[in-house]
Formats: sequence, C-alpha cells, structure tokens
Amino acid sequence: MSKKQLIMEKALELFAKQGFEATSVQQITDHCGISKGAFYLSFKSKDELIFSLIDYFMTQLISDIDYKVKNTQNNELLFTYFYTTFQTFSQHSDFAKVLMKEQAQTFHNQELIEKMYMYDRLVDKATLSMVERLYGEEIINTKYDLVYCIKGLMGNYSKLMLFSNVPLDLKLLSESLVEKINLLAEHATIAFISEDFIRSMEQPALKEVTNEQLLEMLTQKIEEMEESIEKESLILLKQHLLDPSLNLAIVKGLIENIRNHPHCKWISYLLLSYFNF
Amino acid sequence: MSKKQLIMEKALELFAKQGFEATSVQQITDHCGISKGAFYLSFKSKDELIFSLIDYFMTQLISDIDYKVKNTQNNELLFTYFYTTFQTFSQHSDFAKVLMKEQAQTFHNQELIEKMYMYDRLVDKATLSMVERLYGEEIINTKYDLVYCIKGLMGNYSKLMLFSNVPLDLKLLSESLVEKINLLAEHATIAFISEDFIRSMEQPALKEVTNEQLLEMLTQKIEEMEESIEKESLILLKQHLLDPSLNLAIVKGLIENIRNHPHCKWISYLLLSYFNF
DNA sequence: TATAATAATGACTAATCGGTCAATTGTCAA
DNA sequence: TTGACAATTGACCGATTAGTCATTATTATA
Repeated sequence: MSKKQLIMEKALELFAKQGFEATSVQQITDHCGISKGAFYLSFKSKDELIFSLIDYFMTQLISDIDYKVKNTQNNELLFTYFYTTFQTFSQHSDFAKVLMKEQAQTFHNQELIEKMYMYDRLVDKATLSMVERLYGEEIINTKYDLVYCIKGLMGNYSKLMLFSNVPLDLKLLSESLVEKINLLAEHATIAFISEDFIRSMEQPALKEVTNEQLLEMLTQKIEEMEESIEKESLILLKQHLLDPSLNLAIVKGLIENIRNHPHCKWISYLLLSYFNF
Repeated sequence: MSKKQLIMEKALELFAKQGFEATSVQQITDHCGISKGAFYLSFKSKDELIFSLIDYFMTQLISDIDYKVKNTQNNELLFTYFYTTFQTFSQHSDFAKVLMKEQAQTFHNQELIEKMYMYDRLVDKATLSMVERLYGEEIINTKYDLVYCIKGLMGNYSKLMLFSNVPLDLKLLSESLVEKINLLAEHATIAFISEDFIRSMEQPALKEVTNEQLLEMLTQKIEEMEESIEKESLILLKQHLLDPSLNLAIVKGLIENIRNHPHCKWISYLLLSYFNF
C-alpha cells in the first residue's frame, strides 16, 4: 500500500469518529506511525487530503450507483438503487459518516463547498433520471418532489444505519422504501417543487465575481504554482483581465488548460462564469 | 436589551453563517461592539453561550409545537404540525440553521451532545404521540417508520427552506406533506422499524420532573422577571406547589398566562406535564 | 565499500484559539 | 469634588494548530 493510501485510510477512520476540523495532522500521523513531515510529502495540505478522500469515494459511489441503475430492469430498479446505496454506505461506513457530518455547510474552504455542492447535484440528477424512467409522464408535476422525498428518506434511514450500532436488514429496508416511493409516485398529487423553483435556486449559486477579485485570486495562484502550462495560462489570463486583447476562443482554451488542475478548479469555474462561457 | 441577550442575538447570526466552532469569541465581541472581557461577564464560557441558545430556542420550539398539537382537531392536526414547525423555523431561521449545521455529531462537548440527543428524542416522542392519535390501531406496525418518514421529509424540506434564498409557500408545502404522510399511513404495509429496535436504541428520555426541581426553577424565573401578570402567575404557582390549595382550573389558567412568554415556555411545558394536563 | 540520491524526521514557527486579570473608566452618594 | 465601588477593557497567557526545513536515516548505484 502506498503511503498516500495509508494516510487516506487512517485519516478517514479519525474523520469518521471526530470530524475533519477536529482531527489534527499530528493525530493522523501518529495513527499512521509516520512523522508529520512525511504527511506533507504525500499531501500539500490537510485540505488536499479531504479533497482526495471526497473525490475518491464520491466518484466511486456515483459511478457505482449509476452503473447499477443503468443496467437494471425497471421492475427491480428502485430496489437496486436503494439497496446498492445502502450497501455502499455500509461498506464504506467511515466515509459515509464523514459525508453526513460534514454537510456542505460546515467546511470553510470555498472550493470544498463547491465540490460537495457539485456532487450533491450529480446525485440529484441521477435520481431524477431514474424517477423519470420509472414513472414517465405520470409524475411530470411531482417528479422533483419525488426526488426530494427519496433524498430525505434515504438520508434519515442512512443516519439510523450509520449511527445506531444495530445491524440492519438492508433488503427489508430497501423494500420498505420501494413501497413508500411507489405509493407517493402513484397517488401524490400536490406538487410543491416546480421546475421554475429548481431553476431559480440554481441561479444564485454563482454570485457575480468582480474583475478585481479575479485578479487578486489569479495573482495569488500564480505565486503558489510551479512552472507549468497551467501557470503560463494563468499569467496570460491575468494579462487579459488587465488589458483585454485576446480572442475569446483563446481565453476559453486557456481556461480549459487549467480546468483539471486540482488547485484551479474554483478559479476556472469563476472565470468561465465571468466570461459567460 | 440586556448584554446577555445582545450577545446571544449577535452570536446566533455568526453561528448561522459560520458554524459554532468556526466562530471565535473575538468575532462575537467585535460584532457586539464590546470587549472580550465583557463577554465573560455574561457567560462563563463559549460553551455556556451555545447551551443557552439551544435551551432558549429548543424549549420554545418543543413547547410551542406540543401545545398546538394538543389543542388542534384531528382533521387539521398534521397540517398544523407541519405548518407550525416550518413557520417557527422560518421565524427563527438563524437558530434553525445552527440546528441543521451542528447536528448531534459535530459538537465536542459531551453534555451538549447529550442535550441535543435529549431534545431530538422529545421531538420524536411528540411526533409519535401525534401519529398514534391520528391513525390509531391501523398503523400499529408501521408507526415508527411513519415517524421516521415525517422526520426525514421535514428535515430535507427544511434544508431547502433555510439554505435556498427563495421565499416558499409554507401552506402549500405543509399540504403536500400532509398528503404524502396520509398516503404512507393508509397504504404502507412493510414495517422496517420495530418497537424492539426502538427499545434497543433507547436511553432515558425526559425524566419525571420533581416538585423540588420545579420550585427551584420557579424561584429563579421569578427573580429574573419584571413585574407583570406572568410574574404574579409564577408566584401563585410556586405557592400552590408549596401548599396545594388552588382549583385545578385556576392552576391551568395560571399556566396559560405564562405559556406565551418567551422565557416561560419550558417551565409551562413542565408544569403542564407535572399536573397531567 | 563509498557515494549520491532519496525518504523520513521532529523541533520549530507563526497564527489563532479560549480564557484571565491588572488596569482603566464610569457611576453615584456623600 | 471626592472617593468607594462597579463595570469594562484589551494586553497577555498557555495550549493547540497547520505547515516548514535543516538534519538524519535509508536505499541504490558504481
């Protein structure tokens, strides 16, 4: 096992017990049996560690569920969705606990909040497409409510599973939720969440960012980074913000250059919205 | 406004935005326009502040809902339960946000965790008694699941209300949840949470309150309060506890007098249960 | 075996935290 | 105006944090 994996594994145990903020780097390295310096050979910061953990598990979680859902017949679909999710949560209960504890609102790192929000929306999207496939046009008015009900029930029962120390019958649990969601899908008539509401919620998510703020962030990022294509792209973007002279296609390309760099995700996101791409 | 109230008010704003742990005492005192020392004249510690906030709002919340539920006809009961809760959350949105952020698992103070757990169980208990009253013997197998569904749906929709900056139609929301819960109560057959399961998780809830405890609380409240009908009522209630001599109807009326005073919600709740009203 | 390259260490720094307390300011009766 | 008392202040304390880096240990190579 690589040192990076060791740290991620041991840190996850502590995060699940105590939470992210409450766990110190020293505790993590003690628990791994390594020195503090060794930690910083694997991760640039404590934030990068939680980033890695969230990315590692969330991509797995989402792709797992997505695959199962895409390869299951409709008559078993809802059950598979619940059962797979609960099983995955049960299997990676430490990560699931971290996920429950550190809801989007508790982190202080803006990039991290954005990341959690992004994954949350991805899960919502997958759930919505499942609901649409299952019930079609019948639930066109209530489909968003149905998604929220699934989310609410799953969240609450997951909490029960994770934090009560009683072993649960996940098949029975999944069956009982299938019954409930089917009931709601077939008989509920009052729609609370409309498409307009969903759209009006998405809007304020990206708050207008100013030229000055972007310049400040770019300057800071450029200082931080080592020589690379990404750094060169940042420098060119900064110059363009100071004195617009580049073709829009070139600007888009420069943003694309930095989009996948782990430390540039947020700034590229802001740049994209600033230039209305 | 007393200094204590000022601090509680201003601190709550910061806690709602940043969370409890992430807000420093210095930030609170800056936001109040007082010195750090002055903070510690009003509160023994930062923990005592969050204790006060949680007690102040939770006692109000629980006794409010409990009273409404006890004094509403069955045909309006579920709607009233939802609507009152959402309205209270909306009215005290800063506290509701703190409540959502600092779920039982995030605090580090053991007493605080226990307190949150205790209030959580009180809410569950109130919800359960409502469910039993509404659906009687029909849902004897599924009543605990029903309570958990109510909790899950309410929690998820509350999150929507608090953290999306879109004004919501709380009446429509409550109606839609009434429809959903009625559907589940009438048609759901698969029980997942059994009485045994609940018992295996159970810990002592609200202990029976003693005459002495009530007297102590009354004495303290009487000292705190300014001259008013409410204070006079408290004094009479104290005398009645020391030497029972009043007609039960009078006692009920005296409790009614204090029920809506923000500082007497909890004591009135305890008195009501002490006298079996 | 000798040497260069790499990995790992832990004492250290600067910042921030909750909490304290000697010193200062404000109040009011004499 | 004075002086006793209460209220208020903010510099300061010890503890803890994330993160650094000169030093040491280990490994690979010649």
